[in-house]
Amino acid sequence: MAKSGYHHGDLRATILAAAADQIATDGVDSVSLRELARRAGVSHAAPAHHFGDRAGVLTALAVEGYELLAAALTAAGPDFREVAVAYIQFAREHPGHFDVMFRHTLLRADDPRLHAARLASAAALRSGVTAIRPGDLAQQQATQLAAWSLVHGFAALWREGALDNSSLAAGADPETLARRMLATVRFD
Amino acid sequence: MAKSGYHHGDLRATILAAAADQIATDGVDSVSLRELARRAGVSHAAPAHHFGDRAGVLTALAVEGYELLAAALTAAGPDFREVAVAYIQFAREHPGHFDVMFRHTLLRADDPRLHAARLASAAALRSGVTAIRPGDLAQQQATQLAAWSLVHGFAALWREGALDNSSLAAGADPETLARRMLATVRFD
DNA sequence: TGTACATCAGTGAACGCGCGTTCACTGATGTAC
DNA sequence: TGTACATCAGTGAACGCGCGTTCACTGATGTAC
Repeated sequence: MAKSGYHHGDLRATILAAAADQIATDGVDSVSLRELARRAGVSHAAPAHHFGDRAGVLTALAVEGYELLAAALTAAGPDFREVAVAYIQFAREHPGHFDVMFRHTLLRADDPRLHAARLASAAALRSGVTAIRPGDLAQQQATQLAAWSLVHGFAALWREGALDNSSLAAGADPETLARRMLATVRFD
Repeated sequence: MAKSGYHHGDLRATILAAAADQIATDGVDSVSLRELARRAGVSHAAPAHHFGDRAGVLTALAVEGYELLAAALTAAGPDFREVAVAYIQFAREHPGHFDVMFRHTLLRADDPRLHAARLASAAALRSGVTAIRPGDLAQQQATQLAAWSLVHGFAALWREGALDNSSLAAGADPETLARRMLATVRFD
């Protein structure tokens, strides 16, 4: 943590924050190791020390994202609607993380921490859905998939700006819009 | 169409096809004008003649995509479930187009043809939803948003590979999975 | 308390690469007469 | 039917840029004795 002139002290966290910030603003395509170094006020070769390459940074960010998501979903449960809103809120509060979490070609697919964090967030989402449909496994899984599609689709469309000039979103904030949308759907 | 030695004859269409193919396989980040020229067997400066720059190619591809989507949704209507399946089938049959259609930072936002094609596909989707919920406007719009989120979320998750190693998708093809998922949802 | 040394984080110069862009050009096509 | 000319599509050499990667280095920190 200490900030001496030479050693940064917390470069890893600083770079991840810079990456999240930049992705949220300019998109993931604008991210390069050199640009992140510039933002962190550090020599251009420094980031490679911590992350290896661009995929390393993005994978670390995705891991952080899945962990944050799992925590948010768990905290919101067990009511399905609240879990659904939490998913959408997550995308809103951590757009940089969200944008990268599902871009599998940009990530190190074999990273074990990524895999673990993904499972944890999937489990948290699942527990929110189990509440609305006890029953046989196939039905539960289909329902889970529908629920995930619903919240992910909304978050993705919002984040991609597809709702911006649409009459569907006329002037409402995302959470209100999400609740209104969720209210039209039933799973039984 | 004629293929003389010097003039390609149909370079515009060839480049769009190459772009769609490459995006489907290697992701949109791998696309450059030079790479597309290479694939089309043409000098590296040729694509700029037709498209100006990378955003021009991707925008043209997105326009084509929205037009194809609108046609597919219209052909499938008016039953909502069939429209929903058509949306998902579109993503499956035209993954390169689909990947680019919602990446607004990569496109020329002010392109009038893009805007028009987007509206046309939104209208086609809407007509599939109107069937399931006559009623006041606010309710209809919320339902439309839910329906769009549902199909888009499924298509995006599938396309992003999020379902690949998930127990939710165990061994089923996308259409079967989509129908099973859609069957768990009601809008009334 | 002091000294020696290993380890680690970050530096900065150098390199090669693929990219987009420019520009004078050349080859093919279509049209006017 | 033939010729002249304008227009358009594609060429290829050249350039400058930002990038990732390498590598010998330097400064700071922590530990052993």
